[in-house]
Amino acid sequence: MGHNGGKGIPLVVMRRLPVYQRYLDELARLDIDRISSPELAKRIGITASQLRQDLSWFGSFGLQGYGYNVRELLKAINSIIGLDKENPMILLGYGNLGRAIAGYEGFRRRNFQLLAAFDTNPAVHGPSEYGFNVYDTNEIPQFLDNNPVKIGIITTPAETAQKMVDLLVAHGVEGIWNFAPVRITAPPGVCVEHLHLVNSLMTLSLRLNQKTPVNRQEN
Amino acid sequence: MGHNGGKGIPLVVMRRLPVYQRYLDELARLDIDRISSPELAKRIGITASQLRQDLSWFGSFGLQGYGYNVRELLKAINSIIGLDKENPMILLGYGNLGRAIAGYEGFRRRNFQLLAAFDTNPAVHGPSEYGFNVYDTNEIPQFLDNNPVKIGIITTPAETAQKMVDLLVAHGVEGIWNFAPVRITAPPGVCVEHLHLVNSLMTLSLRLNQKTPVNRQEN
DNA sequence: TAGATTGTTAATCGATTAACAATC
DNA sequence: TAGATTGTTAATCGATTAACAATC
Repeated sequence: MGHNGGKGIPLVVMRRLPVYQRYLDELARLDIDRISSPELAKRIGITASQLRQDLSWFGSFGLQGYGYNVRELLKAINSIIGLDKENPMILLGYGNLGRAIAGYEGFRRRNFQLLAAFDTNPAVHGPSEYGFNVYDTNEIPQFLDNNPVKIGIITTPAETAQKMVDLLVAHGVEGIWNFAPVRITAPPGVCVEHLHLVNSLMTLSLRLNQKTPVNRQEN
Repeated sequence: MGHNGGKGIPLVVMRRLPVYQRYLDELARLDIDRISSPELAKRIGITASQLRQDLSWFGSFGLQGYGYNVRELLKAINSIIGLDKENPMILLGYGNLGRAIAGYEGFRRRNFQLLAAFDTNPAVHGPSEYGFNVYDTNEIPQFLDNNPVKIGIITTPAETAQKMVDLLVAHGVEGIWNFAPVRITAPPGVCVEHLHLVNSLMTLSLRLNQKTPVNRQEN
């Protein structure tokens, strides 16, 4: 069974993989061919042990006495994360946050593709500046039935978030990226990733207040 | 010394406090007076032990045989986080993400106050729709010297992020909330809280890809 | 008082680090 | 081959959970 008793890959490990992806992507763009675990770990700010331990959850990607081929390891990690295939998404709520996400370069480059956005406000309906259309919320079911959406992004007000989740799940979406600062529930089999801006800001404030300073290297 | 050997409050604990704040705030607004640790923990999705253990890092807030007074505990946590005093902030980079942050209700309500935004683009200069002014980037030093800014929010492109951080730090800002997907460095004594959207989205994708589903209760 | 629930100490569990045999 | 560095096993460290005496 390996590692732990079949309990699956720890969430802490899964949260570090994207960090590795970003650094390797950077190295690849700098045309660096080769890197050892101590070198890469040092750049990231973790130990080499941790890096190798983390990778070992997914397989063997290095060569003794050599290290890792940057492009090969990046390719492997991309495949683990799922960046090697298209990840079609829709955006629920097309306010400022929705627009910020829509315009963010780093998603497109990693194969996350925004197919459409939905909003109740007719003023924002129609073609967006980012190449997709903004529809009325009541068109969500039909859209989902006709398009292979993997991820739904909730940038609606808190009040509507749960309703949106239910709708997405009812039409087969298994990944929810939730920005609404509210507890949402989803049936087993559906992944919900919360990103609450206010939690992050409060943590910063708390750290400031406790004077526990220095930029802790989390990612 | 208590707890651990003076190494300070663990970051995992500090990241849970904002979650407690949000739930208590909700209870307070529902006019619920009293709650026990098992009840509150259940709502949040953690164990009562963890909740009590976490709180004990900061003091004693309950009453044996009774539980916690919601308003008192909220007040205590607010004070620990620093929400009991004004937290003036400025925004560096006034694009979509900057606007999303500026318009977010949950900050203002928690005593985070946006004093101004700065951007290199003259088209966005002038009064914003949210009651603060948007200035040119070259006015940052003067502004910082004349205003008690605690937190600088980096929503600039990755290329300019480090320059902005250096500027903020040079003028006494000790809290940095960084949205630019780039490693930034700051001297000891400065807190940097990273929030990289793309990390979060990649984690969701990885979880989907590994079919490690169910909405893990992180907050 | 009896029942309930805290704050804290002790036990368990999991994650990180260290060490090293395997091997390129 | 000798030197380097992996993948993995074992040791340490820290965080979570359980248990319970203190006490409202």
